[in-house]
Amino acid sequence: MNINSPTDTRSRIVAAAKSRFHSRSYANVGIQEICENAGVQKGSFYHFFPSKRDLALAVIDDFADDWANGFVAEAFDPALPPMERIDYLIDAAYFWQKAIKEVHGRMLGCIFGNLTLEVSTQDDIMRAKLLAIFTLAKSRFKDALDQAVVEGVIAPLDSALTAEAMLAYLEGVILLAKSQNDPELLYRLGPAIKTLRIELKSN
Amino acid sequence: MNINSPTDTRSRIVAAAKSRFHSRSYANVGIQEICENAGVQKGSFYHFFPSKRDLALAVIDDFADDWANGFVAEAFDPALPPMERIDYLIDAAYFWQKAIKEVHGRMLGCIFGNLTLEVSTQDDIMRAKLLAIFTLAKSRFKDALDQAVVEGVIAPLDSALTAEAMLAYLEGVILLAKSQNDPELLYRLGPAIKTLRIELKSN
DNA sequence: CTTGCATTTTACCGGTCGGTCAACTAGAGT
DNA sequence: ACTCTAGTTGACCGACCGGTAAAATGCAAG
Repeated sequence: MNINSPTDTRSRIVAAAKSRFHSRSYANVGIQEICENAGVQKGSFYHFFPSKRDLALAVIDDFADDWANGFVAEAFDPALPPMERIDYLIDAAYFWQKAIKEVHGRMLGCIFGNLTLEVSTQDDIMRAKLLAIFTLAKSRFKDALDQAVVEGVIAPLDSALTAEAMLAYLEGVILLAKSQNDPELLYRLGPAIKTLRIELKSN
Repeated sequence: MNINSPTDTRSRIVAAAKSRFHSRSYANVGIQEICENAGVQKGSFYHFFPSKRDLALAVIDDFADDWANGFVAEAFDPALPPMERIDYLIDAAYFWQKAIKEVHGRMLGCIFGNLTLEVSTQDDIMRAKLLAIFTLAKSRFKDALDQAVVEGVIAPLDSALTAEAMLAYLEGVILLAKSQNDPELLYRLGPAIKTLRIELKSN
C-alpha cells in the first residue's frame, strides 16, 4: 500500500533490461549482464521476478507506458484533426528512431515488433501481451479513421481493417528501415500510410 | 569440380537448421541440437561451417533459393498481367503460412523478417545478406509496377518507392499475423497492398 | 600398394545460461 | 526488546553454449 516503493531495485533492473532487450533482443541478453548493469545481485533479481520471462513482461509494460504517455499520446490527441494524428505519429516514429540512431549508432526499431518475431512462436504468454499492445494501437488508428469519416474528410471505409493495415504498414516500414539501418526510410515511406484503404464489405 | 557432392552431410545440416531457425529463431537453436537432428557430429559441423553465423548465411541462401524457384517465381512470372502478379504473391504467402500452421501448429512468418529483427543490430554481415534479399524482392515489385504503368493499368507513380512500401506492408502484415498466430489476417489485409501509392516527386 | 585429402569421430575447452538456496541485514510494528 | 518480513548477498547448480584439436576413417588418384 506504499505509494513510494521501499527501494528502486526493481525499476533499475527494468531500466537496464529495457535498453538491452531493445538493442540486442531477448535471448541475447543474460540475467547476469542485466544485474551487473543495474548494480544488483542475481539472488536479488529473483526476489522481484520469478523468471526471465516475467522480466520481459515487465519490460513490455514499461515500454507500453512510455508509449501511451509519450509521443503516441501526443499524436493521437483527440483535439488534433484525425488524419493529422496519423501524420504526427509517423513523424514521431521517424524522429524517435533517428534520435536512437544518433545516440546508439543503430536503428533499433520497434521493441514490440522485435519481440513479436523473436518469441511469439515459443511463448504464448508474451505473445498475448504483445498482441494486446497491437490491439490497443489498432484502436487508436481506428478512432482517427472513424472520426475522419464522420467529419467527411475521407470516404467511408472499413475502419477496423484499414486501421490494422496501417499498423502493419508502420511495423513493416520500421522492419525494412532496420534492415538498412536507416531511419530515413521511415521519412520516405511513412506518409504513404494514408493511401491504404480497405473498403467496407458490401451486401 | 564434382557435380554430385561427395556426401549430403552439409545439406542435412542446412535442412535441420532451416526448420529450426524458422520456427524458433537463431539464438534459441544451438549447434548441438542441429547436429543431433542432422545425424552429424559437432566436429563434422565445423568441417563445413567455420561458425554458427556461416551456417545462418547458408540457411538464408537456401531459403532465398526456395523463394526464387518456388511460388515467388510463379507469382512474378512475366507472362502474368503485372498487377495479378502481386495478387498471386499475396495469395501464395497466405497459403504457405496457412500450410505451415496446419503442419506445425504455428504461424512462423517470414524467415527474412524474423532474422532481420533479431540479428541486424548485432551482425552487419547477416544484415547485409538480408538486405540484399529485400532489395531483390523490391525489384520484383518494381518491375510489375513499371509494366503496369506502361500498359496503362495504373496511373504513373514512383515505382521504386511504392515497391518498397509494398514489401514493407507485406512484412508488416506477416508480423501482425504472427502476433495473432493466425494466417487469416494475411487473407483479410493482403489485398490492400495494391492501394499503396507513392507519387513521383514533383518539382 | 601407397600417398594424400576430405570427412568423421570423440573428447574436450572455458564460459555462460537460467535458476536455486541458505544465510544475513535492516527497518517497521507491536 | 522482539518479531516479522522485505530485501540483499554470494556461493552454487546442472545444462548448455560456440568452438577446438587430434586421431581415426574412407576413398580416390597415382
